[in-house]
Amino acid sequence: MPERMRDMVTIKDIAKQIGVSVSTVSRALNNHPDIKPETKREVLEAMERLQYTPNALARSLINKKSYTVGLMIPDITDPFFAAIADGVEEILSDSGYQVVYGNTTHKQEKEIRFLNSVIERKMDGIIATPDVMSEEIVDMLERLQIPVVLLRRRPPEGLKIPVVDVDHYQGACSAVQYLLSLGHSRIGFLGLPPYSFTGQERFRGYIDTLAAHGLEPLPKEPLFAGRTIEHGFKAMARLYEEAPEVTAVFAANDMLGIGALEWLAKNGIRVPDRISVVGFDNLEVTDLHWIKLTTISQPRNLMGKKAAELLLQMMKEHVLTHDPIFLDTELIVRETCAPMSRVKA
Amino acid sequence: MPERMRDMVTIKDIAKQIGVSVSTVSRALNNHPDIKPETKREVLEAMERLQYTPNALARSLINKKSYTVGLMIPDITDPFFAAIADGVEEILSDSGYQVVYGNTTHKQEKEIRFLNSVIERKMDGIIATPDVMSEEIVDMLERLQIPVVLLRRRPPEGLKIPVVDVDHYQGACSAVQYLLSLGHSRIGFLGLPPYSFTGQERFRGYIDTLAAHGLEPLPKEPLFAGRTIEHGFKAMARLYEEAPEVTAVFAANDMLGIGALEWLAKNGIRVPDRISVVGFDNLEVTDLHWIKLTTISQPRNLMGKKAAELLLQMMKEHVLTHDPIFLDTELIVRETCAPMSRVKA
DNA sequence: CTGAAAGCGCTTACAG
DNA sequence: CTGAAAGCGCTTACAG
Repeated sequence: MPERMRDMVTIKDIAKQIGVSVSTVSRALNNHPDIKPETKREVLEAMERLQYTPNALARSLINKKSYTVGLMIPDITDPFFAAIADGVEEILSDSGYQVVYGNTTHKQEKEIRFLNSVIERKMDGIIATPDVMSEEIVDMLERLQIPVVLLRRRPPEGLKIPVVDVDHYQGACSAVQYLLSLGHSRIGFLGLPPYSFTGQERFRGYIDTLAAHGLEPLPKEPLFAGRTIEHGFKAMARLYEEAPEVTAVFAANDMLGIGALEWLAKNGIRVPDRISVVGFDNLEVTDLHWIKLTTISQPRNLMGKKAAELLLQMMKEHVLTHDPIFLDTELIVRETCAPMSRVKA
Repeated sequence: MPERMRDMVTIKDIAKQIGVSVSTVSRALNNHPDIKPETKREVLEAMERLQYTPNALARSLINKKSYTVGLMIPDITDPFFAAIADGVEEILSDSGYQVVYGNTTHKQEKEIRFLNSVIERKMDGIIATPDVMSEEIVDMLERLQIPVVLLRRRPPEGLKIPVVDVDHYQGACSAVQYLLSLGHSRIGFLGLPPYSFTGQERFRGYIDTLAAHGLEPLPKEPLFAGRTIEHGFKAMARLYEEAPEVTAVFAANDMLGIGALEWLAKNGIRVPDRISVVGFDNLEVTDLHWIKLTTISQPRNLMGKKAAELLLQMMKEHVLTHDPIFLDTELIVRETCAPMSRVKA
């Protein structure tokens, strides 16, 4: 009898081939102990011969486990999330999971669509960075009834969704602390947009550390500039205009820091001879010869890994909650800061 | 009767709720015409009430269509592939597909695992950039029996897998052409590793364009340096040593170009006053204030989109082959090139 | 150790 | 227009 061309070979085909039942074939496939070693060998050989590949859809349907995990991120093009995705994928794929990613481009509509997909496809868990923790999103996350780990976001009051993130507050404190240790006291701030949670945390770190030393912020009215180089450029201009006495600036992210560096370079203000600059994020570019920005590094890839490990653990233990994990930041000293003693006014 | 807690609600549950058969429920779900409008309304309402979500696994099992597509890339952390992934995702998700991504970190073992997963999960198609087109990978790609589109790779002789890529040769030609039009004739080359296909193409573009104008390459023995800034740095040193008469260099990628810029800056050789530099790729960093590298831009996001559109079309038409698509590059003029007339030796 | 049967959640002829 | 039945490819008690 001629084999049907190119049709998927199933458990049934291989059963027929060697004259056993599908139950037996299934047992061989699943390493079930109740099977004679020789039978098993025969089955496995037949599978090899017919190039059998199990149908994961059918298996998942019965086992109620899809070995599939969702990764919802706002922008895969952001090196930050790319590194996280990389870490997530590394851990998860080693445990046999497939990661399905939802690139939401900061649109809630896409987030909702993705979460629906997570439900429909019976994914086993999800790692998510919603663009904003809106009520609708939080609702859906709850209704999922599968392990969720939040990345760089906080669950709303009362909801115990575990989160993996860096301690932005501490990171900012250590940046400012470093400037202080260099003898600076007139330290300016270039901030992220006011609605940004990480921006708020980093600002808190700045303001609290200054306050602890009896110092005032510069300018008085904090500059919540944005997140791009251009924002940094313009904000630096304003900062210098409003507070020319400034000798150091803490930029809430590297892009702002680079923008500041650009403005300073264009205006002939030397770094670090006249003004020191510290960034936050440790983007690749900060190590460029022309930039060499001193900054705060976040273990991005590790964050992804930790999130994946946490999810794995939750899936294994069938729990929906867990303690948050906060990772340490690290000060990366490069060439944009000088001690106050060397500053020429 | 108390509802079972938290158990998945199925088509059966909703059928019971309003006293119809599952067939009817299914018909409502699938917008089948053979159903009384009122019945349909009732069913839909019940679905809403019970928060029903269809089980995609069950549907796929029957329909033999999973609305799932694989995206196999060597490194999601490479901005290049991130941009491609973004484009792919945008198009595919708009058509209701979920993209499952396989980040292979340049390891064939991971590629094989991913391709197996593609088979097991009955994905409908795949967009792939194998790290190397080895026989084993090509074999698997063929056996898939689903539409495949290759990204930045060429199918082996005789195999008609469609590819989407940029015309590297043309791009290189236009870069060198530009330098020629500026009056340069002693044009150096900083190359990718010799085994790199794109590297070979870009080299061909360089050498052919020179030859067409009766010019010789510099140095005589081409420098196949690598792909990093450091490689570019060292290669530029060698190039200058071996051919100090050089007035322009074409770097086969931006990283090499930046490395060259770095070496030139450190050695007080002014760009573009003394030496002009052209890169290839148009990475974000090339637009940085300190760099402003003139380069060849590849439409990365568009490549992803085109690949996705092509795959969509192939899936729709149930074909396994198609003509390749080559996208145009674009010369991005910034500040690292000057006309020969302004060069001070 | 093995097989027949029921079932996972859904779809689709087929009869009515 | 509607329902009963068979079936997608697999797993898992249950009986032998």
